[in-house]
Amino acid sequence: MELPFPQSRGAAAVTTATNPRILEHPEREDIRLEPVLHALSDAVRLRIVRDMARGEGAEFSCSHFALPVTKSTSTHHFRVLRESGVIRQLYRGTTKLNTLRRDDLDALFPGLLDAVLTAAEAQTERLGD
Amino acid sequence: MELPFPQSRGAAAVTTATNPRILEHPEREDIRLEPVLHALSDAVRLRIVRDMARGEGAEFSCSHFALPVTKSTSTHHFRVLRESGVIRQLYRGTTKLNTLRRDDLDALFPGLLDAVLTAAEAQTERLGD
DNA sequence: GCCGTACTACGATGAGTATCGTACGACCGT
DNA sequence: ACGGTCGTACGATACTCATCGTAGTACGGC
Repeated sequence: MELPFPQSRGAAAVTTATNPRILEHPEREDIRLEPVLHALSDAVRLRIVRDMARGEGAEFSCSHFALPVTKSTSTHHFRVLRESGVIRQLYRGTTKLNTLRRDDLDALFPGLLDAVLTAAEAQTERLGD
Repeated sequence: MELPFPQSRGAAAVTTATNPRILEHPEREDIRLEPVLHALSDAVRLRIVRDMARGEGAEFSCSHFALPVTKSTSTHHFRVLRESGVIRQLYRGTTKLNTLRRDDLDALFPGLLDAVLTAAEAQTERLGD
């Protein structure tokens, strides 16, 4: 049987429209500050970003993060992060790899990500969180 | 007739509970990152904060800001900013004066406010907003 | 005492969102 | 081909929120 969405069959110009396993991301120039701040204003998502930042450029599967929510909810949060431009996601086989878009964020909003990460760490220090 | 909430009658220990014209603010140590980011993630509120930052410590009445929303909505946004700890508000007669809590924010989250403001300016440059 | 100004309180509304459970799809082993 | 793992889709739910309009309160000035 032929698969409807062959991931490695070399089809030309594969996009989300033709293949749902290719995930849509905003281009760097389309990333906006407000959605980024909104994405970071949720405790679960902030934690994901912090964990990812600690791994400096590494790729993490969604299930790598031990989150206090179900898988459906987790999917939701990762989508918010991706659509706002904070992270990049791509499928590798059955797992989805996540990376921080640090280069894009730093280029657009210099110092912002670091300030947020530092603030988050400081708050954890301060309040135990 | 006696006023129920005399603002300048020197009553001792006047709080929000006794006088609604005394506005409640979070103490510096109670300010949390997530609500601050959430407060800043709205376009109208971000604009208020930017305008206020330009005035370096000055006090602005609510009506000073020409916002694209009604007065009720404006009240709502100022309250979100105050309750998250981003601004300080106090009554002076019939008007309400607003100031950025820059000292508190800088102490808790060094570089964050500046990064957000810079990012907002850059985005306006970039997209015309 | 009366009026105008500044802001609030309250209720409504429509949109968004954080959460879950269940059912399903894609992929990799074997 | 089969089963397991990883993640999605969809529907439901309850909550939050941005917005408005109307009615009202506090204060300053006349």
